[in-house]
Amino acid sequence: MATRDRILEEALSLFSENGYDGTGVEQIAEKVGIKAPSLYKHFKGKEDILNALIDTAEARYEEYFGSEQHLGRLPESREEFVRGTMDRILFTMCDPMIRKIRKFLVQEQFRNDRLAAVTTRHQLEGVQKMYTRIIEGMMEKGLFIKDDPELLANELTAQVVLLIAQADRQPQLEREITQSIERHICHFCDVYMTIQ
Amino acid sequence: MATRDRILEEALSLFSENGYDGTGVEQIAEKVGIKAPSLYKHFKGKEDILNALIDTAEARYEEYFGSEQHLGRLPESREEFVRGTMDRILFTMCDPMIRKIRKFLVQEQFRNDRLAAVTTRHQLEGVQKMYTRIIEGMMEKGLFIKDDPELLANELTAQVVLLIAQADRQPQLEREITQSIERHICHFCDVYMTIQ
DNA sequence: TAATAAAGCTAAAGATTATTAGCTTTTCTT
DNA sequence: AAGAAAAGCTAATAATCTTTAGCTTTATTA
Repeated sequence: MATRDRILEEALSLFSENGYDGTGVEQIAEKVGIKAPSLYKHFKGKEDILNALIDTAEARYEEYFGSEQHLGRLPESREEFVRGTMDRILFTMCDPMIRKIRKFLVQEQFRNDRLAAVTTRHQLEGVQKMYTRIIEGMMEKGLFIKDDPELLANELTAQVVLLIAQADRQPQLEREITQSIERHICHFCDVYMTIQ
Repeated sequence: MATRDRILEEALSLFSENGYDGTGVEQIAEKVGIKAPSLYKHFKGKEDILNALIDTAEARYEEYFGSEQHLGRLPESREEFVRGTMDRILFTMCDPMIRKIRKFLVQEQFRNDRLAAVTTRHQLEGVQKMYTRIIEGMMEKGLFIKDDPELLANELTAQVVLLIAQADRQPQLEREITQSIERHICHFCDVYMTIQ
């Protein structure tokens, strides 16, 4: 892989574990397998690496939530909806890259306005818009009771986001957290889906 | 105020703004109005200040969620419930000390297991347990429909916690966020409260 | 009031940090 | 294959950061 990408990769790993200020350029270089001054052939400085990583986070966001395609077709039953939702959650929760971006953003969200905005987009807007569309579509098909799809999407996703964040900081509780998520989703369906 | 407490006060302010690694002992000392080496008359080192702050965070938690008294009496109507809940939220959102603890914890949650546990207690367990009891009591009075009070409490609080976190990083959006919270609470009441 | 303890100060050590300068090796292009 | 560009290295600078040593001032206590 190109060195520039390797640097970003290792920087993201280290930033997500120890934070930006807790990570030295020497550490990054060592993980990449080069010496610290060589980093400066690829980036102007440490902050330049940070900004490139924010670009990465934004690109990942666009890739994941920007297009409609990854939505797939709408679920046709409660079981399909629950399974699809759980699959997405487990993927998001476990995928190493996504996990690192999440931990990185949560720690650096106060550093500047851009990081704050990207964090909100990742943590709230993306998932919420996506589920607003899914629930809206399923309402039209009569699978959900008539209500404001945006409010319902928020009810569904808020708790999931919060529990995933907990799993990030207490991975030893992952099993119980996954169960909590499943319980929450089932309860959500009990309340808002029509009986079939 | 005793210097030791002043140090903790200013350290919390700085840590909540710039993070632990982003804050120098010299900065803390300057805010307190002493020179950096004088800090060491009160604390063994920088990490000792951090640990004392975690103690503070735990103490605040106990003070706020440990006793039953701050619950007050149970709301007797939907209006009372909404008003009480909004008051609590606005207080939590705006109180400077609580805000600082929240921002501090969110940034340092990955530093060690103790910080991770304290963050979960502040962010999840405290509010959830509190609202589980409130909703449980109101269910017995017939104000809420019969359901699992813990699940309902989680539905209610998760989104609030998430939106408060957003207000912490994007304070310029506070007005809209407050409105989102209110809309969420009203919807929650629409769905789960009995008609009176 | 005299003695003691606590809390402040200056100066400095010692470690770590990000970054630059200058040189060498590797890689690419023609 | 020759020349140029890219990417690596070593050595060093300059700033910063935490912490210690030793001294002075302030506050407490007997």
